[in-house]
Amino acid sequence: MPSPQLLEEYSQFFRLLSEPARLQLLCLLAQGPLDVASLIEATGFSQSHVSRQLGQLQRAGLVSCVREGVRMIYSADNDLVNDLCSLVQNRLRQRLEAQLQQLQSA
Amino acid sequence: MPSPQLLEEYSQFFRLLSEPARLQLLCLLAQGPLDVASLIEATGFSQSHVSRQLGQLQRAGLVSCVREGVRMIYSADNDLVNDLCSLVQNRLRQRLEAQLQQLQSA
DNA sequence: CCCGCTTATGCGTGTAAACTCATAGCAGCC
DNA sequence: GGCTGCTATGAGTTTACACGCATAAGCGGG
Repeated sequence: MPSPQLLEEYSQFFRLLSEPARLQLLCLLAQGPLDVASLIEATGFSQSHVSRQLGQLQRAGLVSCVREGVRMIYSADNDLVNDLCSLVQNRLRQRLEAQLQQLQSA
Repeated sequence: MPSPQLLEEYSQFFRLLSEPARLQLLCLLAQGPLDVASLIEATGFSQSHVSRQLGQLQRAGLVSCVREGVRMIYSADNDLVNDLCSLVQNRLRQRLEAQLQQLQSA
């Protein structure tokens, strides 16, 4: 079993993904770089909120940004999030299939 | 990009792992079935808290339980959590290595 | 049937964090 | 220099949830 400190780090990481807003931002950026204004429009959240979430993601090393004139262009750093989501998706699917079978056999 | 509802489900799932207590319970159970009393002793949390966390994990389909006399034996359902933690671990390692290199090249 | 043991659940509290408003910083343009 | 558009951040509110205490529920033994 992982050490308590490691568990703490893991859970901290998962916490980042536990907020729909942040996860959405990550998924949007996974498709390509975007500036903050575009992310605000795509998500519908307030400007300050989006900026804060991006800050958190950046500190965690999940996104990076570069200035482009007056705009900040954010981009996702790798496809870890996609992999994690795929695993969870499989799990959800398996679970639904199992429920379906139980329903049919009843 | 996943639909908003799907993102909501994903984030809800990650939220389960975002609490060290729950993650610890999952990792303990990943090694083998245990009853609630053992989990209480291993984690140091209150009885009610452990029971509640187990309830959440059970509803999410991550653990299951069977009565054994007066005891409830919980067990982890699969190794999804291990896979997720491995991915995150790799990510953390990569990040630290990158920081190390930056430090050395400076 | 009552009692002890183990687990589940209402209820209250405290804290962490999401979210907003207002304001400050920062780059380009006049 | 001031002005405007884009982003970051301090401050305050509100909501969500972890956590414990007390209590109930379920099972085995007398």
